[in-house]
Amino acid sequence: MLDPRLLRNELDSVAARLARRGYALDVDRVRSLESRRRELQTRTEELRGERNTRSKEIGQAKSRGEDIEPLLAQMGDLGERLDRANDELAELQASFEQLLSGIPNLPDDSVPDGNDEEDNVELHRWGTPREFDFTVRDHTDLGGLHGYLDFELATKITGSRFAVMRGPIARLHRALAQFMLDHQTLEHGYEEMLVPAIVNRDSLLGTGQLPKFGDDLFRLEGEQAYYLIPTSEVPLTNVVRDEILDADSLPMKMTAHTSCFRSEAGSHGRDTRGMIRQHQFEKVEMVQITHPDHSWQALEEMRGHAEAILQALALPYRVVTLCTGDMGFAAAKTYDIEVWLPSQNTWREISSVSNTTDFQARRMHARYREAGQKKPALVHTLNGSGLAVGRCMLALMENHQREDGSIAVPEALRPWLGGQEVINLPQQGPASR
RNA sequence: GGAGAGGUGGCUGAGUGGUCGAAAGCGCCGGUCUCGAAAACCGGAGUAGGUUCACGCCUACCGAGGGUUCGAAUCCCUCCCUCUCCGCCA
Repeated sequence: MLDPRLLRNELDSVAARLARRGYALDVDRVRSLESRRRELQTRTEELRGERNTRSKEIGQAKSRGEDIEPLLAQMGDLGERLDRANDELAELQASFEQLLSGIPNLPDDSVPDGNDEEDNVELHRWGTPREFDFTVRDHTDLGGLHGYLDFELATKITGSRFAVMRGPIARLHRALAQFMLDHQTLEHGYEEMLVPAIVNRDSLLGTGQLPKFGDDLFRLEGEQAYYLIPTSEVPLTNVVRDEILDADSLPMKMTAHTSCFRSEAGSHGRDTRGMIRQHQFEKVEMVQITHPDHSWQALEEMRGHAEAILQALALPYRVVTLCTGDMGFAAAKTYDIEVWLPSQNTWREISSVSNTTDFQARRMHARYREAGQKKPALVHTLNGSGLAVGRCMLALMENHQREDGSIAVPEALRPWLGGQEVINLPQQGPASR
């Protein structure tokens, strides 16, 4: 949510900045809603004040044993007028609230202009894509050929866009998740968290998935408005919802490994092969709650924390700065980290790191107080994948595959695999069923 | 799932439908005393919105949302959450 004061005092400049990301703000509507609200609110509060004063007088008269009938008669239709003004104001506020909650964050000045991913700007590359002297197999062939990565089985059990992993592949996946968690906690100072994978509506409103993007979510049936998390950014960031933190406790750095669930509405036919795009996938997420003065520095650090994983796994990648048109709703600036996929001969997103400045914090009422200061102020919130486990695993399989179909384990990962240097996928696997 | 008890300021905890934004204690901040500290004493202190050049004034908030009333922390309804006992369960 944007600062309503900004909308009031710098409406045209806000509209111009939103236009950079392709959002057309209805300036006239904002202006008229705002002026009507101000007028109505003043009137309503005056009426309420009058009612309170008179009611108090009635109480005092009564305690003196006087007749209150004349005072009651004087109230006249005050109550009705107040009710009417109140209803009107509530309606107006609801409209304003709805408008406000649908406005995306302002892009930072450093974000390049653009419409879509074509216009993203490459920041740097790390590593060199490997030259293969044999025919490269993609991860479905490597793992799936013998049933260690089984999409048909998942389709039977559930439906499309799910995967079953078996044996060495399941273990590799687990090892990667643990490696990432240990790396982010031990090397980069994040606190490990284990959080609910089901959240309520308020949490999703706080991080900005609702009210606009409900179609991307799985909602549970039942009386409660419960949803499966699309990312653990939601539970992690909402840790500080409705809190006033001590300035000393900042930055808060949290990480969690969870499953993530996305309906992928609107992406029918995209990435149907393999496990690039699934309804359920695992992710290690990093979230930072920072002092507003430090969030931009934290964004750069957090990008480094994501990159460190790929470097340790010897996976070539590039970092791009998302252009205004490609950024998420809550982000002021986002870096995507894209790993090299030999089978597709291209870069694919494996991490996304964003500074949402005070956008989520305002929605969540997440604040901090400087020691000795009276006024609490909004914190800044950042989130980033550190990393998407499934995509990381398939990148590892493809980049480190060997001619015989086995997979070389990068040295940094070996401790999580009992020292194993190579993953062999036995020919007599589950495929023989 | 059944039965019961509760949700009040940073915490504990009072609160006959009528100056209750709310007693008291603890904690916190400032001051007096002290070389300094502790103790003691005095004082201050919630969050948000509106309005004012400003002192200030006004409004809302006692789990959430409705209702009754001239007036609701207090009465009624719905929901959420916590605790105790029973049942079930990893």
